[in-house]
Amino acid sequence: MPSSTASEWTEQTLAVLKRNGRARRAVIELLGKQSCCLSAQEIFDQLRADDHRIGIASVYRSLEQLVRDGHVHRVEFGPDGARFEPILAGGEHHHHLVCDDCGRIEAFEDAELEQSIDKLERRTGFTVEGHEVVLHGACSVCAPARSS
Amino acid sequence: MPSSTASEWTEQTLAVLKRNGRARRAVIELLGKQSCCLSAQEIFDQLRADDHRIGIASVYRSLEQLVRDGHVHRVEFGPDGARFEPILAGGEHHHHLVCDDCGRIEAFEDAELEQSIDKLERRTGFTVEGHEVVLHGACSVCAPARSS
DNA sequence: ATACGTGCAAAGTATTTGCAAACGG
DNA sequence: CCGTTTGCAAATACTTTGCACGTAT
Repeated sequence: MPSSTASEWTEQTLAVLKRNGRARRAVIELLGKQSCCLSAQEIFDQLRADDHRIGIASVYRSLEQLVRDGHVHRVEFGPDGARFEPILAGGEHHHHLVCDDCGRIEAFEDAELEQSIDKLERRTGFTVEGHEVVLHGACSVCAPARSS
Repeated sequence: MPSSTASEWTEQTLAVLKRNGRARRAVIELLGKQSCCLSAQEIFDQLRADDHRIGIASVYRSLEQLVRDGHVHRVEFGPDGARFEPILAGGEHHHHLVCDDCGRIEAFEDAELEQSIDKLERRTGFTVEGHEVVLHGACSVCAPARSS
């Protein structure tokens, strides 16, 4: 029972931005349907496949604005570019497990981890506004296939 | 009292790789002197400034090999490229605070955080081989300057 | 000699920017 | 109408690759 659903996020985000053109609207609506993160290229490809005449530049411009305004979280994994996902209201959020073999990404939540980070944040000289945790390894599909 | 000093890391890393040419040797020696992470460009610039005829490609090739062999950790921050730092023996390691205003990077260690992550790692379907934590925010210099 | 390492320049990706035309209010 | 947004193409930024030459054993 999340305190904001994905469709609520879509509505709220569309409402906050004054003048949404087709491109930004399409990006927001696509992101709102995702359970986890997408790359800019994936967003572009999916929208193109769905009849939109969008340009990749508009995807990047939309994402930049959404991140700046706090609606979208930018996640950095390996060298293959950043990924983006909606920030749902209510504070609940997840982190990611990345398989270094096949690239699969899985999300997880952990209350104890969040608590440790909260305490830590208060201890720093920084004004911490967000955090990111990434676990790297081999997923359940790839791990057994390890022979070397 | 770390279980391996930076200079020990340099020696060990140089010893493990069979045939080090000037370029890789220079990269290893520079990394061994750092307390925190450097970008490929920074490594290149510093070595060039120090009389080395190194090419940027050799920096990247050296780093790739060092990461693959487990001597160097690749850290991903914002969109400005990856950064690299030595992995000291003994398991102690730190994570990073990144100031989103000025780009300053600070390192921190936190035992409780590590413990939470250790527990979490055992709970996943992944074979976790490493993790990364990044805190984003405003550093002590930039935070006071916030007016908007 | 032989295999590996190196620098340079060219080729790739991911992302950003300039700009005229389309759009939204 | 007027400022914003968009798509395209060109420009950047970061990283990788091809290749001929150097270098250590």
